Amino acid sequence: MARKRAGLSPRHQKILTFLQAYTQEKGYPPSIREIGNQTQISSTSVVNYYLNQLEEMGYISRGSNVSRGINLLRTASGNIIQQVKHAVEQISDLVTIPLVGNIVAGEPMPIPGSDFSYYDPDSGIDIARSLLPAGDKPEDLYALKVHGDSMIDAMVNDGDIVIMKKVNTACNGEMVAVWLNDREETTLKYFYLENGRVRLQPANPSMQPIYINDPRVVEVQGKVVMVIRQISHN
Amino acid sequence: MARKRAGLSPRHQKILTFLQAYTQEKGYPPSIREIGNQTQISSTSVVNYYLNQLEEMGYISRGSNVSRGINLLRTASGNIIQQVKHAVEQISDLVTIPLVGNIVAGEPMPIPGSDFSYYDPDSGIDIARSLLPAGDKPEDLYALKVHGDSMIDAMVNDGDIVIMKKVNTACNGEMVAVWLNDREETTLKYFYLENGRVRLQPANPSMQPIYINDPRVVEVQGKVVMVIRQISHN
DNA sequence: ATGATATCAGAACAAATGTTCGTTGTCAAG
DNA sequence: CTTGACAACGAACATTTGTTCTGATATCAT
Repeated sequence: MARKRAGLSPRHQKILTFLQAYTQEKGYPPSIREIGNQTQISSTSVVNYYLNQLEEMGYISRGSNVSRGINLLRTASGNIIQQVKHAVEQISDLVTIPLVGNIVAGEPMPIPGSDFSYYDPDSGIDIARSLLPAGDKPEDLYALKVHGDSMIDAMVNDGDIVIMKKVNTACNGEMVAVWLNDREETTLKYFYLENGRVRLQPANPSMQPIYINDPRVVEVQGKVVMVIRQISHN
Repeated sequence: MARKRAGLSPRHQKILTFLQAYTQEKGYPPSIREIGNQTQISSTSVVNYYLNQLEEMGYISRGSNVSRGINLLRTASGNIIQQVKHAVEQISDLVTIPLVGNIVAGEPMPIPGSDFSYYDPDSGIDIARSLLPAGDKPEDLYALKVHGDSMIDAMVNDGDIVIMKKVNTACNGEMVAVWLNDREETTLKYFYLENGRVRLQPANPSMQPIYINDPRVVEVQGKVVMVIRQISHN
């Protein structure tokens, strides 16, 4: 019972490969006889035979009584959609940012290591590069989900997603995530270093800033690049 | 000497547009007769006539005596980038949402008409479909930029971008943009209809809700689907 | 008005092309 | 051994489809 394997026979693969190459080069699909010539199949009916199988297997779709009516859906090497999508992420402006954890006021926030290329693909945030700051490398970005209402003075709500950039130091005017040693909490504030002391300014202009005289107490965890709020509607 | 213009006649454009749409959908090019049917050209010779012209102009290439042997090289709009971008939006999960204007507390907000398919491509927001609510059609979405600090009680800051959905009525718990007749201002609030009166709840839990006894005074302009805050860093 | 060029229609034709049918060979299962 | 499914071949057939030809209409410069 070696027959009728689930996989593709050499002829199936040959046909798919030729189909891809021909369509790529010419811009339109080959005819049955052209397929036969290139795959050493002498009879058009045999080519038709295999094409019907490939259609049943979902590799192609065909138009009835249509010349060259073959639409290549997947390639022999797997799913072409996956390939294209990956290429799209490389070429176009789609970036996947790993969602590495939660940010809670009362706990230190997670910071991914230098090699967090391996992450759960399910917990990624897809963002168009056009929305990101021009200079930022996507590799330095990660996402956190905000838990709790403690960051409302930073105009950040429970459930919001903040896109962070890994940095060690902050520049004036940047929004940073800082760990305040004395209060033992994580907070999001605009950072200003003025006359040797640090001013942490809430995003909400009606709130008062925090002044910290010793800059060493301020541990900059990362820079906030973007805040995304998805409003769920049931 | 108005003849023989360099540009494309309406029929040229029609053919190219159909060529693109058909190939996109079916995966293989149309036949001459299919082109004729869709472009109101009754004679195959006329279609052939125009196809030859398009080939000379470099828009397509053709195979001799080849059924459906048309290879679309460029589209009517100029270059192939448009094609690729459209394909990317189809294949991947990238959606372009038009940025139609600003939302200011003191002024009525702009709402695009039912046919705002034509918009400035430069002012579009690219968003991964995975970030949008599953059921929403991208055609019903538009984006507004927030001007001023007047929506801080909705946790929305100056410069934020809100993604709106065109709706006429709101359901309880949804965040909506409403025009308050008595105050003459636009605001973003969570909407609740309770016992015949409307409760508009700020997103900031420390703020008090607004109660409106006559629901007719509340004009729902749209539903807020997402809020995006890009923090600029210099 | 007139001629040249462009555009269009319809038909006929030939080539390309998909479909179907009968037949044969192979091989595992009964 | 027989049977049946699978794979393959070749031929005939029907349809699709590109090509060509004749003629008509339209537009515009002269």
